[in-house]
Amino acid sequence: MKQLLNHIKNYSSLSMEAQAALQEGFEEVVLSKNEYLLTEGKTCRHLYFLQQGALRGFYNLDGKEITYWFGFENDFVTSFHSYITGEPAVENIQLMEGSILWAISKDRLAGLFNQYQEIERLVRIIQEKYYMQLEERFVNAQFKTATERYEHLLHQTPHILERVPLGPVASYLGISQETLSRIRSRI
Amino acid sequence: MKQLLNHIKNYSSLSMEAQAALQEGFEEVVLSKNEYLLTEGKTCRHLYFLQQGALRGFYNLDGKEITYWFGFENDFVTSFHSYITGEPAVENIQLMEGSILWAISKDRLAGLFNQYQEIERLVRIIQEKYYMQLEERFVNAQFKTATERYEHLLHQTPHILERVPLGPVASYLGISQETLSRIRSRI
DNA sequence: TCCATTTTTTGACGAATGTCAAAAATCCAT
DNA sequence: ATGGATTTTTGACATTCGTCAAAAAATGGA
Repeated sequence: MKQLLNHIKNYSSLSMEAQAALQEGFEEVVLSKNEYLLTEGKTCRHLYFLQQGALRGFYNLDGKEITYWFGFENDFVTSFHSYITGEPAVENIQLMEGSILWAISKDRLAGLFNQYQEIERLVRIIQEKYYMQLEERFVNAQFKTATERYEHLLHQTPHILERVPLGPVASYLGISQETLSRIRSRI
Repeated sequence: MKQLLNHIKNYSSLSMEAQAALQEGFEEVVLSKNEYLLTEGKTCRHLYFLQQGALRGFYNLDGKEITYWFGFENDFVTSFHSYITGEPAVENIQLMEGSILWAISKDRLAGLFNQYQEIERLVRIIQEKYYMQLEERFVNAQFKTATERYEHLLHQTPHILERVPLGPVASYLGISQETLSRIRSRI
């Protein structure tokens, strides 16, 4: 929990009262490898902070698991679409390592927004950061070659390659595992 | 301006005072076809609301113009990365039709956030909507075939095909103009 | 350590898409 | 309405990438 309070200082500073309220709002969740934080069809009503561990978001397409996102230490995690709209999630979130998370429900967070404008501001600013990250992934997906995307991963987020099997990494990059293997062998 | 106030009711409702403050904050901008709202290298310090007209965001890559976004009536427009970070934009925003926009500076909007939490909330909610839109585009870009992306465009945003030349549409879909032409001919 | 399981690599081939060039169609200002 | 400019389509070919199958390598539990 200290880690969460410390991490959000990267985005904006909170009063002691707001920090205390946040601390009240979050609850610890401990899960082991391969467990699910969310399965498709369920509505995601919580926002999570990943303190320790690793997980992936994936959905099923034509019988294959398509991994589109990884989460590691200090990432916020949710099924964004389901969380915002209240509709059932189309994707799964599965732990890749035993993990410690902190969870807050959407309702509870809305209550904190009403009590503390600074918390609503914090979340707005965090969202902006995640928007920019997604924007970069979109540009890479649409306008860069597979090799360029792999090299980008190699330089920007090498820890992914160290902690994740090649299959999920390949679909994260939007290519087949065989192609990723071949790209890797010739770089 | 009425149109802006009316449009934001889709996201959340504002008090009369907040509406009046917004009205104070925005200034009208009228531009004609082919003019630029933003050119690469300049920092984008404004958020725009497009009341009437059409525009595109594009950047230059290997001597080609890569269009990655279109804006039409009731869209909010900015160079998000530049607006948030204060860094120079890497992209251009060009009018595709004569247009009427409303502009507010980032500083002025920040002032409104401090005066009216409901305005900060409105912007947070609008951002959430845009995040979900980007998420969908990302999934399409990375995991769908060119033909699927074209069919999605055909069903979800057919107005793009009616108001935009094929070249920019092709790069919006992440394919060459020739491929788009061929997909079109066989559907 | 050894074996079974999982992960990664390699090979052969086909499908999808890009590139370059030119023809055809369309658009627009005079 | 007409001619020049722009946009779209078509053709030929090269390249990238996916798929299926099998081999090789790495991993993890007994």
